Amino acid sequence: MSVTIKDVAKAAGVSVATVSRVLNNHSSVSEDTYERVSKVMEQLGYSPNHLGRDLRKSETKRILAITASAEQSFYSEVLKGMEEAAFAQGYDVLIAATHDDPKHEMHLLNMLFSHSVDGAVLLGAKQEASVISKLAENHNIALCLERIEGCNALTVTIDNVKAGKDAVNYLIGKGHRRIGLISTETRSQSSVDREKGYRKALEENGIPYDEGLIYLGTYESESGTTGCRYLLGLEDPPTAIFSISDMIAIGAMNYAISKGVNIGKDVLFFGFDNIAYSHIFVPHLSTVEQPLYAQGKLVIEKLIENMKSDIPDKSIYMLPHSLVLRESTGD
Amino acid sequence: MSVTIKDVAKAAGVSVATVSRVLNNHSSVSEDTYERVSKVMEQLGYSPNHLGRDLRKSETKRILAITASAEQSFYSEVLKGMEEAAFAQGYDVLIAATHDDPKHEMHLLNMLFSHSVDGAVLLGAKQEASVISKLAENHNIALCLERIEGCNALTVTIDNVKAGKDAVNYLIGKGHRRIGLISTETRSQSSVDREKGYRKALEENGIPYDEGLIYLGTYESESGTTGCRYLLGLEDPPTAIFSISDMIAIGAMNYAISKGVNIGKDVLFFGFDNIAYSHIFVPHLSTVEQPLYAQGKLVIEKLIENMKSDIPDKSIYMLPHSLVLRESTGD
DNA sequence: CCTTTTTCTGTAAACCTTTTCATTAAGCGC
DNA sequence: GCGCTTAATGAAAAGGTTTACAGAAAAAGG
Repeated sequence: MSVTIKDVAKAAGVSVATVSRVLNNHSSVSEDTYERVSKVMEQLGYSPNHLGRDLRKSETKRILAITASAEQSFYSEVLKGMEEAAFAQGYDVLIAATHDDPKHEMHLLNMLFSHSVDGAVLLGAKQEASVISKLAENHNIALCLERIEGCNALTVTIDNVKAGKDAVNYLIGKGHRRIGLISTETRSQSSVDREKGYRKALEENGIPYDEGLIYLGTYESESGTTGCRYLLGLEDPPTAIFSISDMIAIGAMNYAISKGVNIGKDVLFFGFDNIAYSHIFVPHLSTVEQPLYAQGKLVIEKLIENMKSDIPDKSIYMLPHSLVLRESTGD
Repeated sequence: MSVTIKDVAKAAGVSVATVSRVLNNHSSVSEDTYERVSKVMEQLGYSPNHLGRDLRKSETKRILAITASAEQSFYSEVLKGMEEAAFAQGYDVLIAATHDDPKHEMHLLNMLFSHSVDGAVLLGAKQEASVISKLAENHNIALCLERIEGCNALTVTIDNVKAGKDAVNYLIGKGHRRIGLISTETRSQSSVDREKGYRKALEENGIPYDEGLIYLGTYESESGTTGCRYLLGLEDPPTAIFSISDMIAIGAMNYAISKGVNIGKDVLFFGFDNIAYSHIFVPHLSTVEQPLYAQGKLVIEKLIENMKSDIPDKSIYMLPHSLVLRESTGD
């Protein structure tokens, strides 16, 4: 049996109310009793039971971050932004992984409904837009990194369409007109948006869209390898390849290297995300950098604002991205 | 205001006890009322408040995984093992990061003391052995991946001494006698143990220990690059290099490649961890693989056992590792 | 038809806090 | 020294659940 506030009260010869006041630094308690009660708490090794407190106050000061897969390295910077922003306001951030299972995602969301956390941030949600919209009506919920088309909920992300366009425009600016695209079968919103940016860039530059220059695979680097083999094996192969993620781009470059291609000269490569490895891997990869920390920070700040207000902000915030130019584009 | 068990009871014309029984699938409730109450819960959109339940039952069915840094990619497999083992027994695993701050680690451990979670697993604890030992007396706590010398608490890890020895023995077996070591300034137990294994292997093969062949840096890949530059710049440079992590080994290989070294022939490289990139990066890295998933699974199983028993198991479980041989050692 | 089980349901206490309200004692002004 | 404010404390309710216990009705047994 754990020691409770009652035990402390009895041992200190005061009421539980007074102990509670000491615990919460209420000004009304006399210095004398404050000392005495504090000492007793110390002696008994008392640690307040948060369940009692949380129930009484109907708040936990905890926010749940729900990540999609275990591909954590990518999230860590976002999570750091979230944690620091949350901690600054007295909140803790807990992380849980869905392992790409929508049912498990809903199971985790249940922590929100059951008052085990005060709010939840979905990093790459797997539910339908309508489902999230509905939940967002009664719960403090936010999306980060991945928006959901037509979803009415607080969202913090970047403009993936524009980012994709910028990357491809850069390749076009270097004089390339046959540009390959390696994306994913999985129709995640970010993939879709980046592809859209790819097409927009071509269109605006009067370059015909060629279905044959598109390869769809998985998020694994091996898929980049396969995609690159396919593209470079074409009759009229591309002279530049845009991949919707760095992992894929690195896999693609691996194939090119094995074929003796002069990367950055014969063929240009552009990635997306600016993961740590993109500047460890040689040749260094040109890529789109998105503000991960800033997104994490903002989503928490907005979410906490929502928790305090009764007219929730359901805006979509799009933070600015930037291009990082390295050897793979000959820079 | 949320709908409570009381509202359901009133709407269904039964007592709260009955509603609770429906909620918990008690056999004693008649089929008739079960149906009626269920329907009302559905209609009102009732979601039980876990805080009330947790308080009453004094258990949350949640386990906290405390990770050291944000270098998450490494943990993800362990966490997966933990989550699946936990879920199988009706527990959820929540993750929180200390960002290498011992104070914040203690702050997170407080979730355990305050009954917000039923148990905690530390993946690379930063506290003193005595502190953890003390806490383990009254709380359900476990260490995973990193043991702490002299700490009396449930631990699941691998035998890092033997693993280091095995790796270096393999290099020696290939006829090498000047073997460099790249490790970390940070005296983490795993680094210390792997170094110890390195020394043991030399010793058992009658190779003199040469202080000059040791480079201590950080966990970053750049540190491996620097270390390799130092080692290969020696008057009598090593012909094989053992790094205590893959990240470091990859950084080291990067330097070697830039110098035109024939990796796997002129100089052999051995890493540790078998991270995903170690077989993406070319040349593929030979490394020590530790059973990440299995460690996660086991630590949860043992921890849950401890939570149910009143004589806690404080053993140290060491799971078997294995060598993965690739191009970097000429295989 | 009466007794004894069995089945189902309700009452109320318990879990541990926080907080409102009331109360007592002390301090102050005159 | 009297009335009044202020400071410090306590008693008790509240928050949402689970569960031990008791009770009523129905079924079973004779």
